[in-house]
Amino acid sequence: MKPGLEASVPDCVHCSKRFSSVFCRAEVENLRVVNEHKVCSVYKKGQMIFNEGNYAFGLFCINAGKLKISRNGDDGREVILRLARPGDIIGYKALLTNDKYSASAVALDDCNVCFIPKDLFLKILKSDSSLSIELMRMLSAELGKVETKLTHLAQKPVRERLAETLLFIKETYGLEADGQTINAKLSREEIANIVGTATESAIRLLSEFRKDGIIELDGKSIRITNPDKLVRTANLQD
Amino acid sequence: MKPGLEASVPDCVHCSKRFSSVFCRAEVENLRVVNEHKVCSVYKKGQMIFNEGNYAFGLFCINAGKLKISRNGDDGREVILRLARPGDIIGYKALLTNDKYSASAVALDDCNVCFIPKDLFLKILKSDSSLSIELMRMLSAELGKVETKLTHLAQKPVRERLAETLLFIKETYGLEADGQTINAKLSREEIANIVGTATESAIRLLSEFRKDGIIELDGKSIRITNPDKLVRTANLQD
DNA sequence: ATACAAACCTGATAAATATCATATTTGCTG
DNA sequence: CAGCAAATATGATATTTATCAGGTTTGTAT
Repeated sequence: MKPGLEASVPDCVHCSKRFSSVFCRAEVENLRVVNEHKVCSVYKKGQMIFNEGNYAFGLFCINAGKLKISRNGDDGREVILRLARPGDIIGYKALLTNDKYSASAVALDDCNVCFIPKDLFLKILKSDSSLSIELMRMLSAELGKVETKLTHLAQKPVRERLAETLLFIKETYGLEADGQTINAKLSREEIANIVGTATESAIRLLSEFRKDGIIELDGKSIRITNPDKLVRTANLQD
Repeated sequence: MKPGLEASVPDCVHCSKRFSSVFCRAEVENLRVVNEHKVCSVYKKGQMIFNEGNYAFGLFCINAGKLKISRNGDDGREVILRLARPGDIIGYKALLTNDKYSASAVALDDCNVCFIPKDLFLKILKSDSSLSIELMRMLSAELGKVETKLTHLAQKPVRERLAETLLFIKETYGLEADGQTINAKLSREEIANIVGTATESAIRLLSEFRKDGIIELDGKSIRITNPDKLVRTANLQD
């Protein structure tokens, strides 16, 4: 695990992401302690924050940037389990179960990530019931999302899952100033690895979506020109 | 939600599943309070403990029996997300997120299930950090399992997933006295709904496993006659 | 015991998707 | 800006898996 350069970020109490993070209800005194002991780093696009199989020494909290949490399947092919954004914490699972990381975290663009040492975080967690409850809420929500993904992977065709994935990326990272372009640059392979399909299938279906007037493609930029049709294509019931 | 008959079960402090449950480190005083307020019921095979879409009024803790947690996909086909056994709690996700149930729980055989009212459980959870930490650990472990399932569903062929599923059912419910027969009676359709495949495919592959000398089939009984070969067929790396 | 529905099984076929092969384009690096 | 590797694109084909159709068995209620 090669840490990036040190970064200057506002202290935790005044962090712009505080109230949209798992720390939203944590005691202020605890945030002050976290602030004193946290170490923030810059990770360049493509850099690894933590790696599948390594031990967890602490919790990461994203201050800026986008990153993916992914796992390598037995045959070496990647599955992207989660996309994370500022305010999100990552690496909590290995921390809580005391296992090695079961997935890796890689920066999708330049990131500021704060590191909170394991012992400190666990100590605070034990004493701060508001933080605990919030973390449980987050874990439960996360579990719900993965279960929904599992259900769709088991039952829905690739076409619907790709449409759903585009909506998911849009929900996670939002749109650019034009109000149409998804604010994230992912390779076709990465998109395929979220959908759970072959790269060629993802490429082919994106072309179809383009021909159907649902999206426009320009390199890695995806403009959603017909959002309603995209939602209908995703065929979401729940 | 139609509750079953009232059941007589030992009190929580002396419950045989106490130390293999999420309550293993909970304060004894809290267990006493839970015990006073819990309501235990008998559910017959096939009965529903809670139903997708309903509100959660409390937590269920399994005292005896087996049950499945499943979700209905958009087309009505079932996906089995989890198999639960004595000592397990169910319905915690909806309780913590304040959402409706996103899945249903159905008894696979006759069950004793204890009900702990929502407010009581949440109150205890806030005050008992050992219980909180243990619940977070459980949620994290559950999340890890679902992520592994997701990875395999995305990347492994049905044959391998079926073999893995048989091993999973064995791990969950153990073997009968003969040391070979899986101690659970699931329909072929239910097995298929764990694997994430069509019922016919599951049936066909079970027949193949039988021809290959891996298992013997007798109605819903499955005897694992060649465990090593089953493990190899599952092709598990992690 | 008989009747009947549900579950199970098997074969034939169709559909979905992956894989392979091969251009073409893009983005980078010297 | 030339050269090159990586990413993207698309067609052809193979493979996997689902679906459909028709049997057989099993379990259960009368």
